[in-house]
Amino acid sequence: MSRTKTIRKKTSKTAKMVVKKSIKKATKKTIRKNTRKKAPQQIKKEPFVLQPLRGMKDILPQEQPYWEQVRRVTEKLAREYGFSRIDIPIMEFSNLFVRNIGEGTDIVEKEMYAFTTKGKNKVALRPEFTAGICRSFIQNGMHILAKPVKLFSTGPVYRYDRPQKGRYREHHQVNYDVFGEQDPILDAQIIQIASRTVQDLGIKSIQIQVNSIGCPTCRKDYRELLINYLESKKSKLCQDCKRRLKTNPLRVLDCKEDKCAQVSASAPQSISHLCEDCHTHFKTLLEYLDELDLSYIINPQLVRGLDYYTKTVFEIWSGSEEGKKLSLGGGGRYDKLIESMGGHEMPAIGFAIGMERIVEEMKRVQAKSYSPPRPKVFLAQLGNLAKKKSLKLFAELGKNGILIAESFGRGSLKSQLKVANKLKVSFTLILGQKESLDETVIVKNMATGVQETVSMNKLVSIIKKKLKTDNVVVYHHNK
RNA sequence: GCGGCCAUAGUUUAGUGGUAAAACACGGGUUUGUGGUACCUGGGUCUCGGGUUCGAUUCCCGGUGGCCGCCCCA
Repeated sequence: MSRTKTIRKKTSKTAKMVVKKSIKKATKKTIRKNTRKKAPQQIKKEPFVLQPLRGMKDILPQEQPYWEQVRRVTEKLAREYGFSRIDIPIMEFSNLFVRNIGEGTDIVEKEMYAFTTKGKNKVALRPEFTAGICRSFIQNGMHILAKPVKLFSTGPVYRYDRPQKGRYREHHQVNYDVFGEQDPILDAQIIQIASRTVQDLGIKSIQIQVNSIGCPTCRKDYRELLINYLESKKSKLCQDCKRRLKTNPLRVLDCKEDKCAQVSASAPQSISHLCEDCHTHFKTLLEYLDELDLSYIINPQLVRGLDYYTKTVFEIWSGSEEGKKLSLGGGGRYDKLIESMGGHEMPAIGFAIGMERIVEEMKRVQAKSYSPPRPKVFLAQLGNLAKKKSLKLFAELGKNGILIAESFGRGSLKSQLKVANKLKVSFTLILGQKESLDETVIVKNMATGVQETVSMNKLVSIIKKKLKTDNVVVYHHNK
């Protein structure tokens, strides 16, 4: 739902209303217009709009259980596979992305969230993690670390695109990268973590798509072959693809237009034109995947939108048939990127998962989420003396590991019990004038309604015991 | 970046060229220190700006945002 509200100072609002009333009384149009023209200038004190920037949204407390679950599962798996966390800035010089993701790519061409700073620097919000991580890798001399170097990150990334469901200008990714190993066993392991991550989050039915786009050498040969083929069918391609033919011919294979799909169906496939090395690499990867019992399909059309990939590329799709098809994550090998950025020769492979899409899918399949423990005890206070003492008591119970809720701002016991009921606590502690003076507290069992008065210094141990033994199944007042 | 649909209370929705309604949610209350139900009661000025009009939430134009398709991607 869209929500737009403009906030002005209260006085301004009143001023506007006064103006409006005077308008009503005015009989001559000219007078009205003059009044109106001046009025906005008086009240127009930089109204701000009560809505997030396009394509950005809040992740509210009620959805946090899903996000928390994603954080926990991904973190656990990352540790299990030996990844260390790295956090990098969300902004970099634009050129880092332009040069390394590729000038011809859509991400750079039209989706960069870029601007110029006060210091006249051209910067961009990161559209993905890998470029920044490689920058950091080189800058901090991580090539001397024992290989493989495994790094993972989570955080927001940005694409200046037209938003739709499952597609935001600000979205979050979990990102894994492995440096220093060219053996295809790493490719298999990365695909394994990727699919385990998704499945451990409760999304059981997934499809893994793999392809190999070769190394710069064989890709060059293949590229020529493909261009020749596409040139011969040029008349059957859509406008965009005619353009792509010059800028990024591989992308033609990805086009969803019917006529282009027909052309690319019989186009030469990159996997049949790999050099010896790339061919073996891909074949070995598939063997590892078979060994892992990971079911996959080879999608010769899968090329991905970033220039730095070599050899293996893959994506993970949810298996669901209905609804819009969106990939949950993807990645690939980029053996030449570090070197091309000025680092040492350093093969690498990585992948990213889109958190919003994962959460969306988790909701759809009603996957498990994680909610933090809720308070089981409510502290109600009555009267000034009790109110003063309640703050200390609250902290005292908290220190002893008893999660406690309150609504100190409320005066009446009735309204406080209402809140306690709504929070479904097991016990309510009632601290009134009398109890404050006697150094006691009333402990009320919310399920039975039974109350007992206990002395303040025994309260902690009594509550602890009750929470443990009673193991309360609460029947609260509601129907 | 292109095309289409949409915007009313916290939420989901009615409705009208003469300043708005329901359900649920929320706050307060139905006398003295006790939860539920019931009953009473409060809150929006109709996304923002401009135009047409005696008068616009309603009609027109523009902005902003959402959704859908394309492009592309997570």
